[in-house]
Amino acid sequence: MMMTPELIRKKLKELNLKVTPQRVVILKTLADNKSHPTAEEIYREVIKKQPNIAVGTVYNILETYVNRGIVEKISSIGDKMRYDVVSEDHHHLFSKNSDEIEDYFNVELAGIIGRYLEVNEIPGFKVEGFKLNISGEFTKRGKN
Amino acid sequence: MMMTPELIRKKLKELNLKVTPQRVVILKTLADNKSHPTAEEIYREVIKKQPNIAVGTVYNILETYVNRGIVEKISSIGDKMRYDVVSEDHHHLFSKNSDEIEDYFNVELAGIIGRYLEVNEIPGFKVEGFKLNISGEFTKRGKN
DNA sequence: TCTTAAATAGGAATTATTATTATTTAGAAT
DNA sequence: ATTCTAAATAATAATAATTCCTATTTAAGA
Repeated sequence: MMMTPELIRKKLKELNLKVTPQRVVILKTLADNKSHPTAEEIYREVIKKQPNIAVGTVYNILETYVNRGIVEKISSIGDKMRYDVVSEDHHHLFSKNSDEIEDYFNVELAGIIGRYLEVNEIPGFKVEGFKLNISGEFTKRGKN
Repeated sequence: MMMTPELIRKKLKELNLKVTPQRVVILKTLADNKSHPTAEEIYREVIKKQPNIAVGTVYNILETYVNRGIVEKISSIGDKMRYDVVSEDHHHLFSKNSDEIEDYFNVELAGIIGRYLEVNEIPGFKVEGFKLNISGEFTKRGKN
């Protein structure tokens, strides 16, 4: 689903967050950029459109978005935080050779796992969600 | 499988790594500590047994172990790196309320997912492995 | 148009991790 | 047991990612 500035403004209003140009551009940049970027990568992209934005502002806005459920931090081998817009339930494909990460949508597989975990309860643990991190090699370049 | 210092020394020799007291104690600490600790947590634990160890040494040894396949970094919401001894294939349970992470062994579920991914190839991607990150609440305290 | 709480810019501080260099040491060779 | 040396470590500085602080700006309600 295409995240237009209008939709972003609407969403921010729904959440009682002031609609600032910085907030709009950060969320749009993240929505348009499916590479699960770090804060620094988002900053470098955003600064092209907003030369005065401060890196602290980027971190602050991302943290606000995470707290409000618009954005999530994705779990990866953690030397830097990476971000993703919250969208339909999905998983991730991680390249073993690079930092590339792609979304992986598979409702069927998610259903299989979800049902399995419902039927086979984990002792001492109440399941509330899961993410499948699949690692391997990207064989076709998306850029070709 | 209990990781004794003897087994650790054996493993290091197999990999042509010098057997130093620091290396032994770090691997033992990690093997005895199933909490998927950060480097800082490992350092705080190890320094009780080796008061002169340097934090740089801990990072260095962990990196060596990761490179050699003895230890892996686990993927989590990445503000700090977390480590785990490589053992039988397993997944992780993440607490939504705390930093607690526990191992989750389930050969059956892993088999289901593995077979699904074999049968249903992901276009442009060659699967080599996967980890299931399950989040929720720990309802029974392991410490009780 | 005015007001003000919220947000941002700018930059300092903190923290996690890596790099550098001098010194120590594991272990092979004798 | 001793010697030698490449590998490893200690100590500390440097770097990078992230957070914090404060003065200023601004979104939006009145």
